Amino acid sequence: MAATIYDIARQAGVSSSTVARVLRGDTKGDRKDSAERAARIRQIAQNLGYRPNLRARAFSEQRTRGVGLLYTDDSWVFEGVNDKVIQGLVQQLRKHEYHLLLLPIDDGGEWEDVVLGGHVDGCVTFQFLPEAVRAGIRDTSLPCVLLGDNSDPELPHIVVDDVGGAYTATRHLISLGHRRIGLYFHHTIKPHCSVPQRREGYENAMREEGLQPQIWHCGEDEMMAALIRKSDRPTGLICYSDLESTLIRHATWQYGMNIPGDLSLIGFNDKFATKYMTPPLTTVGFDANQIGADGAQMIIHSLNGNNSQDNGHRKAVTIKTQLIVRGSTAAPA
Amino acid sequence: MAATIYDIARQAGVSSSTVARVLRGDTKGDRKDSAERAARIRQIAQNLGYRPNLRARAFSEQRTRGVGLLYTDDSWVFEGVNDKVIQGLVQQLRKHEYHLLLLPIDDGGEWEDVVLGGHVDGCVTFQFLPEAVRAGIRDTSLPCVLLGDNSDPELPHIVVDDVGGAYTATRHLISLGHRRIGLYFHHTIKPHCSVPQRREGYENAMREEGLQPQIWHCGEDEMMAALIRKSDRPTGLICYSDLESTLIRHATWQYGMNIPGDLSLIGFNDKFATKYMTPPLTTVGFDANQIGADGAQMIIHSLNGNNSQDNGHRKAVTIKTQLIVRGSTAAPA
DNA sequence: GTGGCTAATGCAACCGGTGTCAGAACAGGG
DNA sequence: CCCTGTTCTGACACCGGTTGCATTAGCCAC
Repeated sequence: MAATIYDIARQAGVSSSTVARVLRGDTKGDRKDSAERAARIRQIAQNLGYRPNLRARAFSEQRTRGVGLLYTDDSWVFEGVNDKVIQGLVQQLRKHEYHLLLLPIDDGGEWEDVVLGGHVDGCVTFQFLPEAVRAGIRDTSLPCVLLGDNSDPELPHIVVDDVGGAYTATRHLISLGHRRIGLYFHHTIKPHCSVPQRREGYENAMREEGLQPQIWHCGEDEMMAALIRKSDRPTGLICYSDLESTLIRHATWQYGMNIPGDLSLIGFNDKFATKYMTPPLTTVGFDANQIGADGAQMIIHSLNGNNSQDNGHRKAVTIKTQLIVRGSTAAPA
Repeated sequence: MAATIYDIARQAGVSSSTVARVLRGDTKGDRKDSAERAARIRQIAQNLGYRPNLRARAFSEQRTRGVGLLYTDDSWVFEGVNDKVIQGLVQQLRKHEYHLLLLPIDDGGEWEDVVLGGHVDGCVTFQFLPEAVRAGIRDTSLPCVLLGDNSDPELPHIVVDDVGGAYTATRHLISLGHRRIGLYFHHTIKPHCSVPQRREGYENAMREEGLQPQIWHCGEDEMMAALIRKSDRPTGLICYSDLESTLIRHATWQYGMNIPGDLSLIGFNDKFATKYMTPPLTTVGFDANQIGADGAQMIIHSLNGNNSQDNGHRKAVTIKTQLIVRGSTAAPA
């Protein structure tokens, strides 16, 4: 149905390779008649509404210009700031004429068929990558970039400066005069990437001041139980993410606790809605879009042949964080 | 590098077509020697780590098993529930061994190369589809399903029951005793899909009671100016989406207004965070996952050859809404 | 006009599957 | 044992681009 280079070749009275070369722009076009011919070929192509068959091209070039995004259900791909990461990824990939495939890796091993079957030229993984998947990818030496996951130092990766972010957040509470500062992870958070790092930054800041770290990894009810104890309750709470902040702010509202009067609250991620919370949430932000954009750059770099020993190209990028002070933190009562 | 059916055929001493048939499971396997042969072929395939080359298969079968998701930046309007729609799509597509490609259609016409070049077998569009894109798709008669967009009755589509949702929300406020009820669209909302429908539902409910519709399409500052006027200010406000609710709730907090004491607020979409707002938001919810799942079903139906006259298969689906009453609505003071 | 150099062209192979079709292998009945 | 009908196999064309290589055509100088 659709026109092919052979249709054009027939109409133009030239060979298919000439058509192919003209249409790809491989022609130098120095000579007059050659330039005329090229113009005629292009004209015919346009008349026929020619459009290169990408399946044929992919087969011939042995690449699809597709990049797979591998993610598990754990890594809420579009929740919070993740949509920005993906937008950065997609936009940057596009500039280089690559596109993104969504490949969940939860249940069966079907992702393997797609990734290892050559339907993508490389892949980007999101947050948490099961060992089996990583092994499969390493076997094929398929270019792969890890986003928000530095669990494999061999592979290029992009992480947020979790240590620094948590450290700065903790120092902020300390400088406001807080002494009992907790760190809270919701019980649904798996102890993979970012968790030890944020914990480390928090503990560093606490230890510097000789303060006792208090870490919770539990449901919001249990956390609230600790927050309403009279004597030794934390007056400041660093949350693993804005999700915890949202839950805790809601629970404190139910208990009639005042933020920041009774508790200073800090989140992590600076997702869109946090600045409209009541009160607006103090949180640790970073440029999520940049994670995607840098990830795209990296994978494209690998795809362009530099997949083996890299010539000084950065293998790891750390996105810096910034404490965004809003209304949920204040000096303790 | 990777093993092909020819490698297997050579090792097994059979022809490539036999290998192909065995590996696809086309063999009946009645005869003994044939079954033995098949077993040996499968064994060799496994030893060689054979995996069908999907690029070759796509070329040969003239399809990729890929579905493109076409969206504009504007269509990030199911804001907060987009992730569910996409998850529903991806999960359902997967069950039929299809995968999803993210194809933004904002800037250049590059999406055409991918979609019309045959890199996807069909497409799903998100919320708002520029006319040029729709025309391009119709020309190629590529299967296409519209999500949250009924602007083209010729194409199968899935929409939310916006009319019913807005109607129910308005009736809820009326039944609480409100008489001055506004409808608010943020000025960044383009007047495309869902806007007239939600307006219609709202106006229907108001007219039934002989109440005067008051519609705002402006920034939050202007909206607030109307809400703090003493005499004729609305006591209830229906928001186009949870985004507006979030902005207005934040602004009322800054003005020291009480929700629901001074103003009853209703959102639309039931995005995750709304139930944790202070107070929890009354909103119109729907099963966003179902939108994606139904969309996937539809596009797969089209892809399976039933693209022309459909044999009684539904061309349009309306997802029903449900009013979720929480703490942001109450009787007027 | 011719030789030589270079740029453009055409031929054909290649990528790795799928699918058709002719013919071979086989079982059963006469 | 042969014939028939059915099953299974192998040869081969096909999908539509890309690309290496041999060949041809164009241009200039002598």
